[in-house]
Amino acid sequence: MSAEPSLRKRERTRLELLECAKEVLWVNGYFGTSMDMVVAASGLTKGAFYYHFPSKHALAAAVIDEAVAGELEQRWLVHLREAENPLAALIGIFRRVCTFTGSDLRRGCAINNLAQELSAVDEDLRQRVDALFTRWIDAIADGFTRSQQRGYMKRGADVRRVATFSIACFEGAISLGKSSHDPAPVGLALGSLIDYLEALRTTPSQRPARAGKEKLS
Amino acid sequence: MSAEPSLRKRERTRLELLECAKEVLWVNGYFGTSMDMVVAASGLTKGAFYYHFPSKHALAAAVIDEAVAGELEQRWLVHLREAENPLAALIGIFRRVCTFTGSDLRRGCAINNLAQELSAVDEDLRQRVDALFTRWIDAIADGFTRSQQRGYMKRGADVRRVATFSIACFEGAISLGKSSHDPAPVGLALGSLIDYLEALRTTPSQRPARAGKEKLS
Amino acid sequence: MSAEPSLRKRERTRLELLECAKEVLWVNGYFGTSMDMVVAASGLTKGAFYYHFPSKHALAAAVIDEAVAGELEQRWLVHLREAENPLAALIGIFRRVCTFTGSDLRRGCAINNLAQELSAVDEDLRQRVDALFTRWIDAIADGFTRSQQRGYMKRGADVRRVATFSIACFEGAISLGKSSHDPAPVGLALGSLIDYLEALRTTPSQRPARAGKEKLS
Amino acid sequence: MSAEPSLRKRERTRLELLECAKEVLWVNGYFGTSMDMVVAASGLTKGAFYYHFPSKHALAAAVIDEAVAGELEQRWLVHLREAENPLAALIGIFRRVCTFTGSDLRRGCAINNLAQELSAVDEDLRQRVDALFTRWIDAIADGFTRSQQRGYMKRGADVRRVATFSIACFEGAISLGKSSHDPAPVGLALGSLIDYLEALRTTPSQRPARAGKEKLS
DNA sequence: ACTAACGGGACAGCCCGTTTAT
DNA sequence: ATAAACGGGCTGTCCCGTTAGT
Repeated sequence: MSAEPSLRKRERTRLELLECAKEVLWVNGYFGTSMDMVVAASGLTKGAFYYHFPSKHALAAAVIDEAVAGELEQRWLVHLREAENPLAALIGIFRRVCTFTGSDLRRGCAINNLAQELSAVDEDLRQRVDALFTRWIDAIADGFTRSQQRGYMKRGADVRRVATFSIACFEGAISLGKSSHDPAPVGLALGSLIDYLEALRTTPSQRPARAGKEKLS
Repeated sequence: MSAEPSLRKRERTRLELLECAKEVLWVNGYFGTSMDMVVAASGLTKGAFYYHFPSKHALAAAVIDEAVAGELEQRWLVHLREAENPLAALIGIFRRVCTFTGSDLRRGCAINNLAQELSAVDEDLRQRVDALFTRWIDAIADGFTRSQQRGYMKRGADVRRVATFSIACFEGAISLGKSSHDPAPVGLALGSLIDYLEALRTTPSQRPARAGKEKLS
Repeated sequence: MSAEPSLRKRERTRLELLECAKEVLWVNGYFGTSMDMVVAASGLTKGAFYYHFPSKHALAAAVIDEAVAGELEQRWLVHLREAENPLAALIGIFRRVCTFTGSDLRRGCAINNLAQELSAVDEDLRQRVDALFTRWIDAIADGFTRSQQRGYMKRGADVRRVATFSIACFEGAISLGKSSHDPAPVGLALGSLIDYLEALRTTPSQRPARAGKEKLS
Repeated sequence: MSAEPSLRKRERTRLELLECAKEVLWVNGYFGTSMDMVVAASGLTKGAFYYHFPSKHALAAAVIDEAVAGELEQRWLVHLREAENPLAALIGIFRRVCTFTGSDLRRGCAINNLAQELSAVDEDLRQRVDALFTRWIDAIADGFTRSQQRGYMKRGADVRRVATFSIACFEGAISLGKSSHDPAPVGLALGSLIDYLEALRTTPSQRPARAGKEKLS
């Protein structure tokens, strides 16, 4: 019907289900979420659900691999990939997180929530969540490398190490915010992290001339 | 039989139960743990369990307030309190965590596990967990202040900020380790943190002469 | 298959469940009845049961409002409503109860059983049971009024008072029968009640001529 | 210590327990009462309880045979036995019940409560409760006989029949009061019963002269 | 592709009664 | 005689998943 050939109803329902499930799982966790909650949130029925997903486990796997991965892509990876200076882009994202209010923080980070709950309990889901962490850290490390190549970042730093450090601090900061219902610790921890990362940037005078322009600084 | 006549059987059983429950909850989380699991782990029966605790919720509250708080005290707070140079003591603890193997990391941090799972779901338990985070950060900040007063730490740093930053990095690092079943990211993240903290120490020549000697360096 | 396409399977199962539950509750009472007993009696499973009723309380409410009210309607109210002389109809019903054997009496009166057990314990269910008593007494009082208007019953009597008196005696008589497993006290008590009610009837010579004829005398 | 040689502590505790149990059973019924409720009401512990009674069943049996029977004796049988005119005494009791408020009626009649709940479910307890009913009706019938012998009651009436009728009406009236939380139906039903019984009394002129004087009239 | 209805097992908590130790 | 602690089974409810019927 539409230009994009309607994506087939089937796929639309599946994605709808996935999105609802992501929201519910994000807040309540895997064991704290019942299939009835997912089904009720989607407005469909159980039969419809089990037509699209064979089990709760499979749903969680799809949520991780598709919905959560999608958010990771949208909120982090695209910006890192497309930025002239990924280091600056990363700092920009952290700065924006510092402005979150208590209610934004209450749900925490979907990836970390699932990681904490499932890692020791379900090997398959653990690996899927871990793959997201890896992709995330890789994207940051790659971004750092590009920033270095373009002269925006000091050469000395071990990009993988700084990337891991950044994600660790970020996740820990979000954890503290979620636990305290208070943005203050997030600001303190991320503030320190931002200072740390700022110290890795080059001053304009240290940068060689370049054709393109950085987008986020 | 003993001098103190069995030191109240009641208390012994309760503590036994608490310890078992802590272990099971640590690994499986709150919703992933059934009372039957706790009871089986303790070797007692349900009747006995519910004689000591009125509900699963109350058990979790007691585990947080007593068992987990006890571990926090033993593994962190005592060392920070008794050290001549708490900053050095903290670095020492982080260094030791860097030597953990994958299997040590698999359970993650009990405080963070519970915080992640319960914060959005149970307000009472969230507050109890948050109190532990607060106590932890306070103890580190207080330690930093003492290190500064004794000349072991540079004066400029905002102790509360650095303490929050340290816990955030630590928790995030443990999360990555738990999720990846691999000590490598822990080493990377904590290594960076240790570097950061080392930069806050004074060199011997900067320190005024003192009577006592630092214990952990 | 049928004209009305299975008249909603749902309603059929629900009514089946309701009927079974009424039987079990009648004999064993609310607290003496377990959900397993109801489920076993119905031949269904717990999952099926809780699809139709959200709780034991809701089941009891539905049993009172639907199944027990249905029996009341069938055994009493229709006869009172449709009789040319409701006073005579009532006496007829009491006469038939006098012929019950011990085993008929063993279960007692469903309304009274539930009233006795639940009144002091569950306000919601108490009100539902009480509504049945009210409907019952009202129907008898209305019948008496019609009997008076048609000349079958003496004018002096306070219809509401006699109706309440009749139900009280009836319930008490059934209680004695249930407790003693013996129809004798039922015969004695209801016999006296019947005598009392007979004394309220008019003799044919006292009655004005009427078009219709009384159905139950 | 006291004149009555303290009745042995053992017996006192047992009676205390019995009295508490009667109160709790009266309101909550047999299945609605847990041993913990009884124990809590008595202020003792489970161990103490099970020293005096081997089982819940045995407790209920003792409550019926002793505590409830005691109340029956005190509130009814003594008055019937000692009255010059037992018929008048009975009417007096019914008159007093008519003045009860809603809250007095809420618990209903202990004998009837237990009879309704247990008759179909526990043969042993049913027989014990039934024995109370029998004793009660017998006492009234005997009283009627004495009233007749002394000229206070018309000779024609079948005393056993009237006694059964009276108890049935009384129990039914109390049931209605309990179920409705309203004294009105009790007043209506018992009022009719009182009228009925009054009609069985002799007028002074019908009475032969006698030596003694009637106590309750 | 989706709904209504159902199956059966698991879970938290309660309950009756026992044991151990005074 | 009484208290503290415990054993084990049962109850009401929920939950994951399946099936019959469009």
